[in-house]
Amino acid sequence: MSEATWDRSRCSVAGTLAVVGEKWSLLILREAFLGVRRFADFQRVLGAPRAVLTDRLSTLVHQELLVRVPYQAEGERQRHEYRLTAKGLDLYPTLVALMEWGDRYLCDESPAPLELRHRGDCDAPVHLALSCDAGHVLGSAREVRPVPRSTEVSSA
Amino acid sequence: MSEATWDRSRCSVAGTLAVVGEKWSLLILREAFLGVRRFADFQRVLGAPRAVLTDRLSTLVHQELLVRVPYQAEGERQRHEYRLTAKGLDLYPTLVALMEWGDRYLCDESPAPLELRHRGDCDAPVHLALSCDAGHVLGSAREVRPVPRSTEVSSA
DNA sequence: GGAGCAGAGTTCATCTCACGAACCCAGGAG
DNA sequence: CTCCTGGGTTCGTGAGATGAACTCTGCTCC
Repeated sequence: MSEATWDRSRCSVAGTLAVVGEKWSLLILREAFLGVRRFADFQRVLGAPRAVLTDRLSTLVHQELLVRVPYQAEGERQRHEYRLTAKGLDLYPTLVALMEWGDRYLCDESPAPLELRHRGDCDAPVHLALSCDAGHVLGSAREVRPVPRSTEVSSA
Repeated sequence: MSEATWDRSRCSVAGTLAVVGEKWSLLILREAFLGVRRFADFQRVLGAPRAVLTDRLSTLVHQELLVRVPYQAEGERQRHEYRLTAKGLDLYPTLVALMEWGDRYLCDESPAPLELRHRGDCDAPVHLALSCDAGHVLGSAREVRPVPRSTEVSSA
């Protein structure tokens, strides 16, 4: 098997975890998806230490998952809020995947605390599916064959 | 908006991260999906410190994502290997989600290091999609409406 | 115009966790 | 008997997480 011989250093899973794998990062993004934008709101709903929150937010801004946008509520001084960029929005499937696994294995008979629905007329429940370009929906990881794409040798 | 008022303490994202959110956990699972089973092989391909690896593996076994199975290569003493359970296999979409994001934003023009294909005759590329029960494929997180399901009040 | 307040941080002491290197233990090979 | 190898454990150090306390700024209220 070639599984032992592909280049782990370029692994996208590790790379993505290097960006959002620190404690709190994904939870900050979860709240961002739910509409939270202000520092104090993140702090309140997450309960994370301020220093960590400051650090994570600025990392996420540097990584361009969030943008820091100035705003000014009437009768108040100018402040900043944090909004998701397209790059940040594209992490949504990751969060949904984590959520669905938790819903299945952690909720223990009680209903999932949060449901996702297709916005608009449709309003049907939304879920994540693994499927192939031929249109088959895969039921398990067992149906997947990983193929390393070496940059040098393209041996079978 | 009800976004500020749902019960974060039961959040499935946080719950799942509590199980696999520590450093190395998801990378161990990645290797498990690629077929790695033995301690020494995890150690070699990941380069993680032995102590951490021991700790993560036993956590994953306790969480029942992996099982510790005895085996005995001929002419050797009995050893253990670690195999994915169904609960562990179900984390595959999470890894695929992380991988796809990394492939898109981190690989920077070079092709993704690993490709997934539908095992068997099909062999078509596999990817993850967010879709609703009515059959629509969603293009963005913006098309999703999160609905909190409070355990007490079911107010709109 | 000064006092008080809230949002958004920073600083600090403590504690936990990750790290690499060294050590241990069992059984097979020579 | 000694060496080797797989599968760990132990340990000292250093990085990162934590909650509490402090800061800075521009409000509003008196």
